[in-house]
Amino acid sequence: MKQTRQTRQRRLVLEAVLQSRDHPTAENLYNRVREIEPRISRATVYRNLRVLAAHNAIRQMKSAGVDRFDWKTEPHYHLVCAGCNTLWDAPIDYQGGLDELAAQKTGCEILRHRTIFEVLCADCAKKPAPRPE
Amino acid sequence: MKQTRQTRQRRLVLEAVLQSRDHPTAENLYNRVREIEPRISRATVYRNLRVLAAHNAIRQMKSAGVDRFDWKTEPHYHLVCAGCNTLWDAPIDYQGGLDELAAQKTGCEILRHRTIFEVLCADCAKKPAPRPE
DNA sequence: ATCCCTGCAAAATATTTGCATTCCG
DNA sequence: CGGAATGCAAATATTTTGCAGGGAT
Repeated sequence: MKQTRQTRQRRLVLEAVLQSRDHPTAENLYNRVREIEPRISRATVYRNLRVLAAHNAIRQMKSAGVDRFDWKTEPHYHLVCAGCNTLWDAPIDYQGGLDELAAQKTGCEILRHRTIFEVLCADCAKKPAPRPE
Repeated sequence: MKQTRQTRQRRLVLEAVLQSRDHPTAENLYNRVREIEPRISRATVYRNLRVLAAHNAIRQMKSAGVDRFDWKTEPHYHLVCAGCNTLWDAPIDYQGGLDELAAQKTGCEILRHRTIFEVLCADCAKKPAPRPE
Protein backbone atom coordinates (compact mmCIF):
# COMPACT_ATOMS: atom_id res chain seq x y z
CA MET A 1 0.00 0.00 0.00
CA LYS A 2 1.49 3.26 -1.17
CA GLN A 3 2.31 5.88 1.43
CA THR A 4 -0.19 8.68 1.77
CA ARG A 5 0.15 12.20 3.06
CA GLN A 6 -2.03 14.31 5.22
CA THR A 7 -3.19 17.35 3.31
CA ARG A 8 -5.81 19.96 4.04
CA GLN A 9 -7.78 18.91 0.97
CA ARG A 10 -7.71 15.23 1.82
CA ARG A 11 -8.77 15.94 5.39
CA LEU A 12 -11.67 18.08 4.20
CA VAL A 13 -12.89 15.43 1.78
CA LEU A 14 -12.73 12.74 4.44
CA GLU A 15 -14.57 14.90 6.96
CA ALA A 16 -17.23 15.76 4.43
CA VAL A 17 -17.94 12.07 3.93
CA LEU A 18 -17.78 11.20 7.62
CA GLN A 19 -20.21 13.96 8.46
CA SER A 20 -22.70 13.02 5.77
CA ARG A 21 -25.60 10.73 6.37
CA ASP A 22 -27.16 11.07 2.94
CA HIS A 23 -24.90 8.95 0.70
CA PRO A 24 -23.61 11.91 -1.32
CA THR A 25 -22.17 11.81 -4.83
CA ALA A 26 -18.71 13.09 -5.69
CA GLU A 27 -20.33 16.24 -7.02
CA ASN A 28 -22.25 16.73 -3.75
CA LEU A 29 -19.03 16.42 -1.80
CA TYR A 30 -17.19 18.74 -4.15
CA ASN A 31 -19.78 21.41 -3.47
CA ARG A 32 -19.73 20.85 0.28
CA VAL A 33 -15.96 21.02 0.54
CA ARG A 34 -15.90 24.13 -1.64
CA GLU A 35 -17.90 25.97 0.98
CA ILE A 36 -14.88 25.58 3.25
CA GLU A 37 -12.09 25.52 0.68
CA PRO A 38 -13.37 27.26 -2.47
CA ARG A 39 -10.09 26.74 -4.32
CA ILE A 40 -10.20 22.93 -4.24
CA SER A 41 -10.51 21.32 -7.65
CA ARG A 42 -12.93 18.66 -8.70
CA ALA A 43 -10.04 16.40 -9.66
CA THR A 44 -8.66 16.57 -6.14
CA VAL A 45 -12.01 15.58 -4.69
CA TYR A 46 -12.33 12.64 -7.06
CA ARG A 47 -8.73 11.58 -6.44
CA ASN A 48 -9.11 11.72 -2.69
CA LEU A 49 -12.39 9.85 -2.71
CA ARG A 50 -10.67 7.09 -4.66
CA VAL A 51 -7.72 6.99 -2.27
CA LEU A 52 -9.88 7.05 0.85
CA ALA A 53 -12.09 4.28 -0.47
CA ALA A 54 -9.05 2.17 -1.35
CA HIS A 55 -7.87 2.59 2.22
CA ASN A 56 -11.28 1.67 3.57
CA ALA A 57 -11.66 5.00 5.29
CA ILE A 58 -14.93 5.43 3.45
CA ARG A 59 -17.11 3.23 1.28
CA GLN A 60 -17.91 3.70 -2.39
CA MET A 61 -21.05 2.35 -4.02
CA LYS A 62 -22.52 2.17 -7.51
CA SER A 63 -26.03 3.51 -7.94
CA ALA A 64 -27.94 4.59 -11.01
CA GLY A 65 -25.12 6.05 -13.06
CA VAL A 66 -23.36 7.98 -10.27
CA ASP A 67 -21.15 6.65 -7.53
CA ARG A 68 -22.14 7.50 -3.98
CA PHE A 69 -20.07 7.55 -0.82
CA ASP A 70 -20.75 6.31 2.66
CA TRP A 71 -19.09 7.00 6.00
CA LYS A 72 -20.07 3.53 7.25
CA THR A 73 -17.44 1.08 6.08
CA GLU A 74 -18.71 -2.17 7.56
CA PRO A 75 -20.89 -4.18 5.17
CA HIS A 76 -24.55 -3.22 5.20
CA TYR A 77 -27.49 -3.13 2.83
CA HIS A 78 -29.28 -0.24 1.19
CA LEU A 79 -32.74 0.68 0.04
CA VAL A 80 -33.41 2.79 -3.00
CA CYS A 81 -36.81 4.12 -3.99
CA ALA A 82 -37.71 3.27 -7.57
CA GLY A 83 -39.84 6.39 -7.72
CA CYS A 84 -37.66 9.17 -6.36
CA ASN A 85 -34.22 7.52 -6.21
CA THR A 86 -33.78 8.34 -2.54
CA LEU A 87 -31.22 6.00 -0.99
CA TRP A 88 -30.87 4.99 2.64
CA ASP A 89 -29.50 2.27 4.90
CA ALA A 90 -31.53 -0.90 5.30
CA PRO A 91 -32.37 -2.02 8.86
CA ILE A 92 -31.39 -5.59 7.99
CA ASP A 93 -28.35 -7.49 9.18
CA TYR A 94 -25.64 -8.46 6.74
CA GLN A 95 -26.28 -12.08 5.78
CA GLY A 96 -22.83 -13.54 6.24
CA GLY A 97 -24.22 -16.99 5.59
CA LEU A 98 -24.69 -16.07 1.94
CA ASP A 99 -20.96 -15.59 1.58
CA GLU A 100 -20.31 -19.05 3.00
CA LEU A 101 -22.92 -20.50 0.70
CA ALA A 102 -21.37 -18.75 -2.28
CA ALA A 103 -17.93 -20.03 -1.31
CA GLN A 104 -19.22 -23.62 -1.19
CA LYS A 105 -21.09 -23.35 -4.46
CA THR A 106 -18.42 -21.58 -6.46
CA GLY A 107 -15.09 -22.47 -4.88
CA CYS A 108 -14.11 -18.83 -5.17
CA GLU A 109 -12.81 -16.69 -2.38
CA ILE A 110 -15.73 -14.45 -1.45
CA LEU A 111 -14.78 -10.96 -0.35
CA ARG A 112 -18.30 -9.75 0.44
CA HIS A 113 -21.62 -9.12 -1.23
CA ARG A 114 -23.54 -5.96 -1.87
CA THR A 115 -27.32 -5.88 -1.73
CA ILE A 116 -29.68 -3.11 -2.63
CA PHE A 117 -33.44 -3.31 -2.22
CA GLU A 118 -35.56 -1.59 -4.82
CA VAL A 119 -38.62 -0.28 -3.05
CA LEU A 120 -41.40 2.26 -3.21
CA CYS A 121 -41.19 4.72 -0.35
CA ALA A 122 -44.37 5.82 1.38
CA ASP A 123 -44.68 8.96 -0.75
CA CYS A 124 -44.04 7.26 -4.07
CA ALA A 125 -46.39 4.37 -3.27
CA LYS A 126 -49.27 6.85 -3.21
CA LYS A 127 -48.60 8.17 -6.69
CA PRO A 128 -50.50 6.78 -9.71
CA ALA A 129 -47.82 5.11 -11.85
CA PRO A 130 -44.94 3.99 -9.67
CA ARG A 131 -43.44 1.87 -12.43
CA PRO A 132 -43.90 3.88 -15.65
CA GLU A 133 -43.54 2.57 -19.21
CA MET B 1 -47.29 1.85 -21.29
CA LYS B 2 -46.59 3.60 -24.55
CA GLN B 3 -47.12 1.75 -27.77
CA THR B 4 -44.02 0.23 -29.31
CA ARG B 5 -43.26 -0.75 -32.84
CA GLN B 6 -41.48 -3.67 -34.34
CA THR B 7 -38.43 -2.51 -36.26
CA ARG B 8 -35.50 -4.35 -37.72
CA GLN B 9 -33.12 -2.50 -35.40
CA ARG B 10 -35.11 -3.24 -32.27
CA ARG B 11 -35.39 -6.90 -33.17
CA LEU B 12 -31.64 -7.11 -33.74
CA VAL B 13 -30.85 -5.49 -30.41
CA LEU B 14 -33.22 -7.80 -28.57
CA GLU B 15 -31.82 -10.88 -30.27
CA ALA B 16 -28.28 -9.80 -29.52
CA VAL B 17 -29.11 -9.67 -25.81
CA LEU B 18 -31.10 -12.90 -25.82
CA GLN B 19 -28.28 -14.75 -27.52
CA SER B 20 -25.60 -13.45 -25.19
CA ARG B 21 -24.47 -15.28 -22.11
CA ASP B 22 -21.69 -12.89 -21.14
CA HIS B 23 -23.54 -9.87 -19.69
CA PRO B 24 -22.50 -7.50 -22.48
CA THR B 25 -22.30 -3.72 -22.26
CA ALA B 26 -24.20 -1.42 -24.60
CA GLU B 27 -20.98 -0.93 -26.55
CA ASN B 28 -20.53 -4.71 -26.87
CA LEU B 29 -24.04 -5.03 -28.22
CA TYR B 30 -23.58 -2.10 -30.58
CA ASN B 31 -20.60 -3.87 -32.10
CA ARG B 32 -22.40 -7.20 -32.36
CA VAL B 33 -25.46 -5.75 -34.01
CA ARG B 34 -23.30 -3.80 -36.42
CA GLU B 35 -21.93 -7.02 -37.80
CA ILE B 36 -25.43 -7.71 -39.08
CA GLU B 37 -26.68 -4.16 -39.60
CA PRO B 38 -23.66 -1.92 -40.08
CA ARG B 39 -25.80 1.19 -40.54
CA ILE B 40 -27.37 1.07 -37.07
CA SER B 41 -26.42 3.99 -34.84
CA ARG B 42 -25.20 3.86 -31.29
CA ALA B 43 -28.12 6.02 -30.20
CA THR B 44 -30.56 3.48 -31.57
CA VAL B 45 -28.89 0.69 -29.65
CA TYR B 46 -28.96 2.68 -26.42
CA ARG B 47 -32.55 3.74 -26.98
CA ASN B 48 -33.69 0.21 -27.66
CA LEU B 49 -31.86 -1.24 -24.69
CA ARG B 50 -33.67 1.27 -22.51
CA VAL B 51 -37.04 0.45 -24.04
CA LEU B 52 -36.52 -3.29 -23.85
CA ALA B 53 -35.42 -3.11 -20.22
CA ALA B 54 -38.42 -0.94 -19.33
CA HIS B 55 -40.63 -3.63 -20.87
CA ASN B 56 -38.82 -6.37 -18.98
CA ALA B 57 -37.80 -8.08 -22.17
CA ILE B 58 -34.21 -7.89 -20.93
CA ARG B 59 -32.54 -6.93 -17.68
CA GLN B 60 -30.22 -4.01 -17.07
CA MET B 61 -27.61 -3.96 -14.31
CA LYS B 62 -25.11 -1.52 -12.88
CA SER B 63 -21.53 -2.73 -12.62
CA ALA B 64 -18.27 -0.86 -12.25
CA GLY B 65 -19.10 2.24 -14.26
CA VAL B 66 -20.79 0.61 -17.24
CA ASP B 67 -24.25 -0.85 -17.45
CA ARG B 68 -24.50 -4.45 -18.54
CA PHE B 69 -27.43 -6.34 -20.01
CA ASP B 70 -28.82 -9.77 -19.30
CA TRP B 71 -31.20 -12.03 -21.20
CA LYS B 72 -32.43 -13.60 -17.95
CA THR B 73 -35.14 -11.38 -16.54
CA GLU B 74 -36.10 -13.31 -13.42
CA PRO B 75 -34.28 -12.16 -10.29
CA HIS B 76 -30.90 -13.78 -9.73
CA TYR B 77 -27.56 -12.94 -8.19
CA HIS B 78 -24.22 -12.21 -9.79
CA LEU B 79 -20.55 -12.69 -9.04
CA VAL B 80 -17.89 -10.24 -10.08
CA CYS B 81 -14.18 -10.82 -9.75
CA ALA B 82 -12.43 -7.99 -7.93
CA GLY B 83 -9.28 -8.76 -9.88
CA CYS B 84 -10.38 -9.01 -13.50
CA ASN B 85 -13.95 -7.66 -13.40
CA THR B 86 -15.36 -10.79 -15.01
CA LEU B 87 -19.04 -11.08 -14.21
CA TRP B 88 -21.19 -14.20 -14.16
CA ASP B 89 -24.39 -15.65 -12.68
CA ALA B 90 -24.28 -16.91 -9.11
CA PRO B 91 -25.47 -20.49 -8.46
CA ILE B 92 -27.49 -19.31 -5.46
CA ASP B 93 -31.24 -19.06 -5.17
CA TYR B 94 -32.92 -15.70 -4.87
CA GLN B 95 -33.57 -15.12 -1.18
CA GLY B 96 -37.18 -14.04 -1.29
CA GLY B 97 -37.29 -14.07 2.49
CA LEU B 98 -35.12 -10.99 2.55
CA ASP B 99 -37.80 -9.05 0.74
CA GLU B 100 -40.40 -10.08 3.32
CA LEU B 101 -38.01 -9.14 6.09
CA ALA B 102 -37.35 -5.78 4.50
CA ALA B 103 -41.08 -5.16 4.12
CA GLN B 104 -41.64 -5.84 7.81
CA LYS B 105 -38.73 -3.73 8.95
CA THR B 106 -39.35 -0.75 6.70
CA GLY B 107 -43.05 -0.71 5.91
CA CYS B 108 -42.12 -0.02 2.30
CA GLU B 109 -43.36 -1.94 -0.68
CA ILE B 110 -40.37 -4.04 -1.73
CA LEU B 111 -40.06 -4.60 -5.46
CA ARG B 112 -36.95 -6.83 -5.34
CA HIS B 113 -33.34 -6.78 -4.29
CA ARG B 114 -30.16 -7.00 -6.27
CA THR B 115 -27.12 -8.79 -4.89
CA ILE B 116 -23.64 -8.98 -6.28
CA PHE B 117 -20.84 -10.99 -4.72
CA GLU B 118 -17.36 -9.57 -4.94
CA VAL B 119 -14.99 -12.48 -5.27
CA LEU B 120 -11.58 -13.54 -6.45
CA CYS B 121 -11.79 -15.99 -9.30
CA ALA B 122 -9.39 -18.94 -9.37
CA ASP B 123 -6.94 -17.14 -11.64
CA CYS B 124 -6.90 -13.88 -9.72
CA ALA B 125 -6.60 -15.61 -6.35
CA LYS B 126 -3.20 -16.92 -7.47
CA LYS B 127 -1.80 -13.49 -8.23
CA PRO B 128 0.29 -11.64 -5.62
CA ALA B 129 -1.73 -8.53 -4.79
CA PRO B 130 -5.42 -9.27 -5.24
CA ARG B 131 -6.47 -6.10 -3.38
CA PRO B 132 -3.97 -3.39 -4.42
CA GLU B 133 -3.35 -0.05 -2.67
C1' DA C 1 15.41 16.94 -0.76
C1' DT C 2 12.07 13.64 -2.23
C1' DC C 3 8.09 12.62 -4.44
C1' DC C 4 3.18 12.75 -3.25
C1' DC C 5 -0.46 16.05 -3.92
C1' DT C 6 -2.79 19.98 -6.07
C1' DG C 7 -5.08 22.96 -9.57
C1' DC C 8 -6.21 23.57 -14.14
C1' DA C 9 -7.41 22.19 -18.54
C1' DA C 10 -8.06 18.71 -21.67
C1' DA C 11 -9.22 13.99 -22.46
C1' DA C 12 -11.72 9.87 -21.84
C1' DT C 13 -15.89 7.25 -21.05
C1' DA C 14 -20.71 6.44 -21.10
C1' DT C 15 -25.06 7.90 -22.39
C1' DT C 16 -28.64 11.21 -24.00
C1' DT C 17 -30.86 14.57 -26.96
C1' DG C 18 -32.30 17.70 -31.08
C1' DC C 19 -33.80 17.36 -35.50
C1' DA C 20 -34.93 16.12 -40.09
C1' DT C 21 -36.18 11.88 -42.26
C1' DT C 22 -37.89 7.17 -42.51
C1' DC C 23 -41.27 3.77 -42.16
C1' DC C 24 -44.44 0.82 -39.03
C1' DG C 25 -49.18 -0.02 -38.18
C1' DC D 1 -51.64 9.42 -42.63
C1' DG D 2 -49.79 9.95 -37.71
C1' DG D 3 -46.48 9.40 -34.71
C1' DA D 4 -42.72 6.09 -33.30
C1' DA D 5 -38.19 5.07 -34.49
C1' DT D 6 -33.86 6.01 -36.86
C1' DG D 7 -29.27 8.13 -38.05
C1' DC D 8 -26.19 11.66 -37.31
C1' DA D 9 -24.04 15.07 -34.77
C1' DA D 10 -23.78 17.65 -30.89
C1' DA D 11 -24.60 17.87 -26.11
C1' DT D 12 -24.44 15.92 -21.28
C1' DA D 13 -22.73 13.72 -17.41
C1' DT D 14 -19.24 11.66 -14.82
C1' DT D 15 -14.63 10.62 -13.98
C1' DT D 16 -9.70 10.46 -15.25
C1' DT D 17 -5.25 12.15 -16.76
C1' DG D 18 -1.07 15.18 -18.17
C1' DC D 19 1.65 18.53 -16.49
C1' DA D 20 3.99 22.10 -13.91
C1' DG D 21 4.33 23.97 -9.48
C1' DG D 22 3.68 23.34 -4.28
C1' DG D 23 3.91 21.27 0.10
C1' DA D 24 4.25 17.30 3.55
C1' DT D 25 7.52 14.41 5.86
